[in-house]
Amino acid sequence: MDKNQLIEILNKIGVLLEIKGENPFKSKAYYNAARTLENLDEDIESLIREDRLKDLKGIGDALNKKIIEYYTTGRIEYYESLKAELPESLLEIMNVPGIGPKKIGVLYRQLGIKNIGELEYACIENRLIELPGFGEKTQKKFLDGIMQYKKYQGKYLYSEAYGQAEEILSYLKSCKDIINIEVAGSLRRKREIIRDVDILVSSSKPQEVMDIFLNGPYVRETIAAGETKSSIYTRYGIQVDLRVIGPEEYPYALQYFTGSKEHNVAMRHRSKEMGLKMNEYGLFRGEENIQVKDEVELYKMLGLDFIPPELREDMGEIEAAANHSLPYLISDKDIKGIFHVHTIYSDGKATIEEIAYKAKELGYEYIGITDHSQSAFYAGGLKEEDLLRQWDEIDHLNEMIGGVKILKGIESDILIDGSLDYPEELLKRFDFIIGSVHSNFGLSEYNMTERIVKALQNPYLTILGHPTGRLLLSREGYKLDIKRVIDEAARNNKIIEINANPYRLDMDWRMLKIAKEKGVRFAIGPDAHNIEGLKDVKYGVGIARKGWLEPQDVINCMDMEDIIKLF
DNA sequence: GCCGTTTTCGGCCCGACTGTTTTCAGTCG
Repeated sequence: MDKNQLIEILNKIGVLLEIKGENPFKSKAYYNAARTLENLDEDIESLIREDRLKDLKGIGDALNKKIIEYYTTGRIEYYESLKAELPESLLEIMNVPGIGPKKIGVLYRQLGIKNIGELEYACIENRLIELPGFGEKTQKKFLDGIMQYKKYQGKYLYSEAYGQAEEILSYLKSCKDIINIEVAGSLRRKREIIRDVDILVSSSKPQEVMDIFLNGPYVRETIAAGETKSSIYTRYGIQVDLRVIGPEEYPYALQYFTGSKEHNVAMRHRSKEMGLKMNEYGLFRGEENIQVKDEVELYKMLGLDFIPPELREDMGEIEAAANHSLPYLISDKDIKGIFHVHTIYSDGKATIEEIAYKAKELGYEYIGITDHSQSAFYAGGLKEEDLLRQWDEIDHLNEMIGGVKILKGIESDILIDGSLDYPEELLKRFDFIIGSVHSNFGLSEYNMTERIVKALQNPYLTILGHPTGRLLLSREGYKLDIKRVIDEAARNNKIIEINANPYRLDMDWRMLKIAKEKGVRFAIGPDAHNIEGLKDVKYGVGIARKGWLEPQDVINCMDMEDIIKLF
């Protein structure tokens, strides 16, 4: 059975119920059940077979029956009947900022609007303003929201949002009325996809700060302007929210605005059980605000170890913090060397020499050069004679440049039959080999999995490169039984790449913890095609942190001697 | 729809901002 599809259906039922105007707690129950399944470590099918589904928090009789129904028939009759009542296309309207389920319900019932296109047309035709609860401004807000959605789908890469945040932060820092300033929200949690930038400021003169923010050179349009919260669209299109609070409220607000929403809900639930109340202004026992000086103390007051922002996704971190079993997360300074760099030999822009000097400047002990292999003709893949030439150059540079060791690697295509791209005599001469899929993306899940499994059984493969092949916001990964790939990597003692290129961030952080528990180790690779690209390693470290990884899980943290031994 | 050492019924996290309202619903995070 397809667990992801089941989760999607449960979420869709939740939204449809909201649009219908049902008891909001009923829809919440569906969202909760979907989340529970999403964070499930165990195999859902065995839970069903052993009739243990009901033991899960948030799944009672009704949802248990519906999940079993999906397991046995592949569909849920309740969902089908909801879809017969309300068109599924209503769900896409939820993506437009500023429009929620209640308004969607009214639009459908009163005007028969079923999708974004019809809504846009109705706005242009001025048909919304007569509806109860609607007006001129609502209609304009919807139209703006639709434009925004159509242009950007409201989603940005972490690296893009990070760049915007940097620009605004450096502009605001000149303001003398600001005491503390920090990026919060999903950006602080280092999510791979960002919907908006949240900035938190403490100041005793909030209005001054707001004025400066709203008049910055980056502002294209103001969405909201209040006393403690304002929102804008930047010229680049991304939404930025600024919250200003008093200095004594800073730790509570920072925790609150960092999220995630789900983490905060769980935190407030915990505080409530302890007889406390939590919000962005404090932690209260009755009327008394319990004073803390930073987030560390705030978590401590709730009986928890400090939870790093990257882990705040309500995926077991609160339980781990309560029983002192949080991981000691990897950080940038643990990285001693990097793998996966392209040069002018294939499709890179920099010479090996330039890369080596840059790596040395960045403080790395070693750098793995991995150009494309011969089948990657579109990327100038290396023929045997090119390899020999490259190896000579590397030998020469290793003698010339001290302090950084250049490793002879290759990013070998994993061919359609699962084999690597050179004969054995050549394969055995590399220091290490990254194997990646670059062709025949359309294979069935079974065939693609077999292809990669075969590569993982190849004694010459060291690292499995960008395991799903996804390109964030533009291309889905190929169909793959990722659990099987993880098992096979563990069995053959193969390393899985965390591709740090901001367009990839592959393997996904949600799978890292699972793979780690199976004993898999990881290599962070910038997949750099120029000098600047070497700095992308930081994005990979962020993803490793989100995946609960510690220095011993990541081979980039080994020193050069140990790396040579490992390879 | 779920849940229970206050509970099997009556709760379910909390607050800011906007717009359409004359005191609040909807949306967002």
